[in-house]
Amino acid sequence: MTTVVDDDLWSAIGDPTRRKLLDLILSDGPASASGLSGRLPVTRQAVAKHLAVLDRVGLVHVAPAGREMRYGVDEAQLARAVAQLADVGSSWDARLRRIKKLAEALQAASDTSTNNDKKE
Amino acid sequence: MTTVVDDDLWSAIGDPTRRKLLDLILSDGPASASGLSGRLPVTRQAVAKHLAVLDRVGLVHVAPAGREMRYGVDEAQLARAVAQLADVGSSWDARLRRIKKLAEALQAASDTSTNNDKKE
DNA sequence: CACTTTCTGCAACGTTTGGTTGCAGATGAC
DNA sequence: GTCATCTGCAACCAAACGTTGCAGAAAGTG
Repeated sequence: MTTVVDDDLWSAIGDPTRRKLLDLILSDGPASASGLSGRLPVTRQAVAKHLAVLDRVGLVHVAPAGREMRYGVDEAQLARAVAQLADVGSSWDARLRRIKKLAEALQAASDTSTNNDKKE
Repeated sequence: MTTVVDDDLWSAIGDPTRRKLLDLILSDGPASASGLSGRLPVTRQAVAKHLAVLDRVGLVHVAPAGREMRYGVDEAQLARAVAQLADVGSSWDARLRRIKKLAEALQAASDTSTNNDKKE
């Protein structure tokens, strides 16, 4: 268990601009760097660099279309990223639950063993 | 729905060192910067900076204990972070599922209309 | 064909962030 | 009192995110 997280993949989706980029491509289909930059508060070059990062970790793939470079999401890789999010989330969630349970147990123990100071 | 993600919170847990830090504190309880740096491949100062970041977004809280500064996780805030992970994950997951379903539908349509070229 | 538009890629530069080393101060242990 | 250790601050380096500027290539239009 505790599937080891891929730090490269994680930090790729850790950047807010890259997350928005993935959102845009996911909702409207493959697009070019210029087209995407028009819908984000960053320049075309910044978008191009982010797409290069996403491409390096396999989250998007690029295909030439006329004079454009059209980027689309790699569904399998994004699915892996989603799995990692769920994995870390559930791991922390489990620990939080365990801590809470332990705290309740301690509380109960102190209540039963010494029913003295605390009124009620 | 589509709870807006808190970029500060997200980027706080986006760093691999900070994630390990949270893991360590979660599993072994509150600890000092010096103690934590002994279990990570970074210096005490780097750990201190990361703890400051985590403290700024409320993921940990600090309490003086003797001459130490002891850091513990804020369970409510970590729970919120986990919820955001789950939120983004399920959003992407839903879109991937929709895309896949659409692709299958198109495939089926082309199969029924022209049952010719592809041999099974 | 020539001209303009609009894509792209590359280079230089500035700022923030993650990391280091070095040093001074404060506090617990002996 | 002395020593060990934990803390905080400052300087410095490298990588990442963002910008501007410029040159080249491909599509559209006269």
